[in-house]
Amino acid sequence: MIDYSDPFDHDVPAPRPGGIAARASAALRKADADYLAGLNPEQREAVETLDGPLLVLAGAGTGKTRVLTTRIAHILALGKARPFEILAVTFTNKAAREMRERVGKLLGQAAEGMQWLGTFHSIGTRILRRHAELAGLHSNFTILDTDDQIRLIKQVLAAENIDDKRWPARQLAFAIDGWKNRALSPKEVPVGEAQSFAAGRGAELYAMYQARLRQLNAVDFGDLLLEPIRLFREHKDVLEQYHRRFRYMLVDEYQDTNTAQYLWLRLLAQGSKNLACVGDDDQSIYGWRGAEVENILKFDRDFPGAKIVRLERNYRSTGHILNAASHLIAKNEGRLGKTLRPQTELGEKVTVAGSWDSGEEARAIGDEIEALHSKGHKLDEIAILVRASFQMREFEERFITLGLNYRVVGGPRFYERAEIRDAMAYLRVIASPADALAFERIVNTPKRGLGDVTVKLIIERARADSVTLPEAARRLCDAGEIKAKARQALKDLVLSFDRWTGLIDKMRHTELAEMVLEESGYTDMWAKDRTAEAQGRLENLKELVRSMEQFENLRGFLEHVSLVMDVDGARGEDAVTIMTLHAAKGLEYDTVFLPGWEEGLFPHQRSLDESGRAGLEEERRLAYVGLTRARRRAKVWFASNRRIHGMWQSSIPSRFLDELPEPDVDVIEAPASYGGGSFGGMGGSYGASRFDQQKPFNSTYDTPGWRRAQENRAHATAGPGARSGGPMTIEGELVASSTAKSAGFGRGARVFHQKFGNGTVVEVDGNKLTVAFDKAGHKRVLDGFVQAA
DNA sequence: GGCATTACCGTTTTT
DNA sequence: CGGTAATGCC
Repeated sequence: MIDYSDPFDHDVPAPRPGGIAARASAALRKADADYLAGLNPEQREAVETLDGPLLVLAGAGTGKTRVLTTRIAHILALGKARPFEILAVTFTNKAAREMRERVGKLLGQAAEGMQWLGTFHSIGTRILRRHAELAGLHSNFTILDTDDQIRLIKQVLAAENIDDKRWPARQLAFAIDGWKNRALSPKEVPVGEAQSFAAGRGAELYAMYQARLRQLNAVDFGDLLLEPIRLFREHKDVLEQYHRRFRYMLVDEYQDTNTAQYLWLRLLAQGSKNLACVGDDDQSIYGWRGAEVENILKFDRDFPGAKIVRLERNYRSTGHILNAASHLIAKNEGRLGKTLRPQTELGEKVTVAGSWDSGEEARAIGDEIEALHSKGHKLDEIAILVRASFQMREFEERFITLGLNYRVVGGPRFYERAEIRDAMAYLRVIASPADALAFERIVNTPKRGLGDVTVKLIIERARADSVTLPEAARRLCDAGEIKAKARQALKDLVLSFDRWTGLIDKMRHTELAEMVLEESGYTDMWAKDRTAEAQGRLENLKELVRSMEQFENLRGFLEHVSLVMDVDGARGEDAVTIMTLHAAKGLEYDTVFLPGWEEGLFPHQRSLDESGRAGLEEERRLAYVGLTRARRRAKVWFASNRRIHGMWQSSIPSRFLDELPEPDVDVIEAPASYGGGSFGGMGGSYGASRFDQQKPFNSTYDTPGWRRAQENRAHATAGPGARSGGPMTIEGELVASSTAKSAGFGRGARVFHQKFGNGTVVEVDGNKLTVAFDKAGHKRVLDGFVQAA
């Protein structure tokens, strides 16, 4: 069992003389200067301002984590609080782990006493388990992940006879998530928003979903924050316990907090008022999943008397890179304003280079990396940061042909893989037979001849008798209400589960897991599978069992998995890292490649469409994050042709390129081999044109860039049609709209395409043409991209 | 109930 | 174009 009992419900004992806390404090007091000495004045101020609300605006690379960890050390060293009286929250497990590690380095064992260092969700879980009964739950409630959540919603929709074609469960899940992010209970959902799902039944369905969760003794991720908030509001005595408990509170990445997290913090901060938040409004890139930059912008209004400390000395990047990033981000309105000050030499300029298409972009970057590598640069110190994951593939393919080591960060997570989720479902049912969703998942995996019909019967029976699914299954078998062959299979399964459950305390959980996977026929299922990935899945299952070893028992492991959805991939060989810009936040590399800076991709069209100016600003912050990942070299690329959804589209350089400061940027002329010369003009005109109009724009919708993007999207204009000195890169021109007329090309028409040259139309499908190009073969293209030859 | 074919869709992602 | 989800057929 997990030990949920920290000294809480009773009064906390004073530090034992000679105990860990006391010893750590003494050691630190002695070493005083040691941990404060290395700090610059601002950092020191952030560490030493202990009482009252504090906002630390920490620009990229200014020593944010160091401030946080040193601050904790300082609190403990001064004896202001004991380790378990400090609340320290992060967003990700990775960040929490890192913080614990670094505090550990400063303090030794005292870091282990920090029971309240963790993610919002893990701390929320802890609180909720302790007071589960007040929320209508048992303390052993299960935490559903997104997958379970969707399946549950599907059931709710089915029960209400709502056509999940018209109203997909995913969409409702998304809406509920959004409401929970904003701490809205079903009753509080704004009428207009409830209206938007299933003819006004949104809020009603949300309420039903909540009711089902309670029936299942389950919560979703949102509840881990919402329920504690409700608890605090409705039970003053509970809130007061925590007020007494948390003498100091620290929050990392405050710019990423959503409304629920903000309310949660505000409730807790009413106690000691010693709330220190660290963040950077310029690195807020999660608005699309509910983060409210507003929270950081209004901090001093929410927490009166708040002190604000700015960390602006950047120790990471060289001058040109920082200047470029600062200049770019300065285009954003509504920011608190910081200027990153380089602490080293100017270094290399940021480079901007163009390529003919995405393939060439990958080739050119691959070549550059090889060149760096042969000059002795480590691949570990090189990263490619993309806006969208589909961009990764081209790089992977190229690197495979080059034989260049690479690693992709992100992608399908270990615990989200089907085989892992199946195995987990088995373990969940064993640990708690009441876990209905888990039972449903594996009742017929591997195939046992228990189809929809049987499962439906089980569910109905369970509901009628209010028993667990395994129990309902047993009753159905006994009553002989199902067909003979299904009955035998079901009986076997139920008996197996009984047996496994009985073994929980009798054997090691790792052995039990192996046994279950073996006896259930699950491993066999994959062993017999001859698809390419089956072998990997078996490997993953072994890995799962291995990862269980670090836990004392099954329950401890299950708790870990529901909250910690990542496994640290071993950092193996020297390799180039490929990842999204989002995933790169918080990381740094000597050399950073930033491909795909094209309108529509970056800034992403959807961001602009859905969130307008706010969306554009978030994209710009993403660009800022990208640039500031680089220590010594930032290399921006754009391609004039990119294949999206299987069709070639022309693109024009990102407006962000125009927002980089000329003195800090080198525009690389395309080598003659690239783009057959037609591209050289691009680089040239880019350099010549972009400073013509440097006025900051007021409304996004009213600028050349915006119109340009709109035009580009609407007509899929032939960007590269603007050859040397063409209108394409000149601000204020509507780009090549003349070629965009969707002319009715008929079958057999001779056409010319920028990338593929001349060809004959062989098929017409709306505005999509299939063209037999003389040289390039058959391709599908949008009619906007070709002209009559 | 299981498998094959077709329809659909296509940022970013943590917990 | 390529992956997944959902239908339809055996």
